[in-house]
Amino acid sequence: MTSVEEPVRPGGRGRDAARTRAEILDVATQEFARAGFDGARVDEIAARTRTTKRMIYYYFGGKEQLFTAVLERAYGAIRDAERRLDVEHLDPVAAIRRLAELTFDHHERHPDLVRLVSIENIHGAEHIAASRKLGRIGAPALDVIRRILAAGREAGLFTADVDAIDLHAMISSFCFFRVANRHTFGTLFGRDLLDPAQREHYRTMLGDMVIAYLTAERAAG
Amino acid sequence: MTSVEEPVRPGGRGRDAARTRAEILDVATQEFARAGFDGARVDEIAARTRTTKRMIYYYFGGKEQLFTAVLERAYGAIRDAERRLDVEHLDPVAAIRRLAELTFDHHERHPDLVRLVSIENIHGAEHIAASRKLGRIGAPALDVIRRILAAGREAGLFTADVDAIDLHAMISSFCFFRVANRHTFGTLFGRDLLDPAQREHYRTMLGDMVIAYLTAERAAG
DNA sequence: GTCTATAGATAGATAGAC
DNA sequence: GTCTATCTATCTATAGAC
Repeated sequence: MTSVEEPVRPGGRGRDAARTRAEILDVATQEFARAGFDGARVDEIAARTRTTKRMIYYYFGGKEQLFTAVLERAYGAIRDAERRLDVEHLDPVAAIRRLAELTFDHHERHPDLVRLVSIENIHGAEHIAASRKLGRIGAPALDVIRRILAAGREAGLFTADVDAIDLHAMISSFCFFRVANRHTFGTLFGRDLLDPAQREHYRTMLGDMVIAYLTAERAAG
Repeated sequence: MTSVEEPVRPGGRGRDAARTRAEILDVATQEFARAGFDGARVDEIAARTRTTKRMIYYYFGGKEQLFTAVLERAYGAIRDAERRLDVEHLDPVAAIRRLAELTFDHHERHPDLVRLVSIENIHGAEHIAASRKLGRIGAPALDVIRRILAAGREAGLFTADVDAIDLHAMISSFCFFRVANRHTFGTLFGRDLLDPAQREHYRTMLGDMVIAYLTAERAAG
């Protein structure tokens, strides 16, 4: 049934490169997100897989390359989500709100990605810069935003002077901060930004904020 | 002129506890902000001061306590800035915009604080939680925001359903993200959020966003 | 308060057999 | 591809003289 050279055994054990690689990436994602790049321990990652530390070096080359691979996979997930976004049938206002909600939901569901990105920024984005895969893909969301903004301006709905990248930054800011700064904000101000009871409140706040900004009346320049 | 026990020699050298402490804090702030908590080296911090590693342990007890002291001082600076804010003479709209600009400016001028806060969040805000000094001071800005929001609602200018803490989160999100995620955002999207030529653009964008949100017409609930 | 020297633990990375 | 054992470097922290 399966080739002898690269046996595919989804549920089995033993030699299966893809499976071993994926397992290492799963555990490494958790460990890097938990403790940061320098705080993470290769020994600890190996101990939590069915394989050994030697295999991490065999497959990835080293700790830096492992972190890069972790980042590549985490960024890939949000890009996939953006690609699945279907807003062509909505009016511009509803489409922007839908996009904001998608971004909001993805950040909430993937706190590991948020932590990894924080860690990568502490290190000057050097791993992203070194990754061919991450270098020139961009974000599918940007194309979507561009089309919505153009439609909204043509319809006379949007007045704001922003392009797609700036609007993406605005939306991401709120979504990112809520997850990334949860601990300091909660400790200092006594408010848990991730309290499930407040989820709809913040989700609505984000949409209201973005729409209000885009549609506000402005003094003629 | 000065007591023999605790000599105060602002420009001199030698035994001066306050001065040595301050110098260690200066260098430690840079080193922690540069490399993260686990990436920072006590040896490196000591090497860049006029004192020795032994004195860091003598004054602060250890690496963790040193980081806590660094955080305490960095947070103290932004609180001082908030305390100096004088907006009582402004109308609510102008006052909120002024507050947003102050927050914007402080984040831009103190990227070290932003990095330290990112690092502290990776570590679950455990140092803030362990600090008595940071535990129960809160942010002076919150009182200011509360008063402005009340005045704005009374004047019929503000319609949004937010309290001071949520508005503070909204303003901080944008200011924090711009600095904290500068590297990943710049690398992925080719746009430097801290480009001096775009500074006024983003400063205006933040104010417009917050004011639009607060003053937007809303459907009656 | 300040220095030198070093303890004690542990990290990332690799050798080499199978 | 997988394992055990280990190298080499380095880190936080402290001992002890002055």
